[in-house]
Amino acid sequence: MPELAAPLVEWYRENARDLPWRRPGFGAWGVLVSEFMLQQTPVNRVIPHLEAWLERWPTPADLAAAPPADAVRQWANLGYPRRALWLHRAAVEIRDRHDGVVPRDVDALLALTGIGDYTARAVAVFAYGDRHPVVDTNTRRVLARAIDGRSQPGPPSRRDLEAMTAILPDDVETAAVVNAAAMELGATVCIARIPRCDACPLRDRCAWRAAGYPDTGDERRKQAKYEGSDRQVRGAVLKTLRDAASHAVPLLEVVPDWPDPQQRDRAIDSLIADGLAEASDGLLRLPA
DNA sequence: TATGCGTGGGT
DNA sequence: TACCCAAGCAT
Repeated sequence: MPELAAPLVEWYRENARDLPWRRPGFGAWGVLVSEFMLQQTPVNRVIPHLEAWLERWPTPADLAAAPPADAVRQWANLGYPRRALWLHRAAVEIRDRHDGVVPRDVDALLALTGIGDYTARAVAVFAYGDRHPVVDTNTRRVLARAIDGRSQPGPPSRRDLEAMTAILPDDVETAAVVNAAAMELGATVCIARIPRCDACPLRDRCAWRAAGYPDTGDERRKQAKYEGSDRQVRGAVLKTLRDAASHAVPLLEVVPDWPDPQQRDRAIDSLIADGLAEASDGLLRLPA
């Protein structure tokens, strides 16, 4: 296997974006919040919301003391609002189980609501500087191309962690940079649609490039159509609740003109089941 | 392992 | 215009 770490590190030193969570002393809580927001939401949309969030809730205990409704409202239009609920639960867990301090141990992080393989290691590495493989969708694409000679990565797998571990240097600080560099390269150069191989530090050792850019197919599942979907109704219902000045909306006034009333009612039920809404006395509201 | 889960910008 | 895509997670 070609040596990938050295060119990645050199490239990252020159080309890393200046992002808020990379500032020295940003703090583990800030990193954790940023990672929650970055789960499936682009960087540029996250930044303003992250800053507002941390200004309002500078510590896990501050968020834990607020009602979940405030978290869901502050989440605004970032998407996947369950993440707001999960982040709030994680804050409560951090307060109750870790004395209000974001844990450093990967297994302790994994035990928090809303934190999986990626986020746990991202916090341990980027907030605390420990040595673990951090693998996100960008890294998986970079490794799939550079090492496996494929155009796109397959579905996420635990093998991804092993593949990243294989290129991680022993030095702790350099290992963190390699993790960040692989993600950054995938986010800005080795992008999904039209990669900018002329700007890639791995171009001379990339298996995919060497093989002539074969289209190996895309094993990832396609996103379901959004128009007319349950997700779209859920989003409309939740937006109504977020925007309600009175913090409660008569059920009859919740997305009243949706073309499929039964679908809308199912969506309301599912939001209640998820803990994102509460119903009483014919009113719907965010969770207190 | 496969599926459901928001929202908006890019092409 | 219709896709495609985005630092995943829980079930």
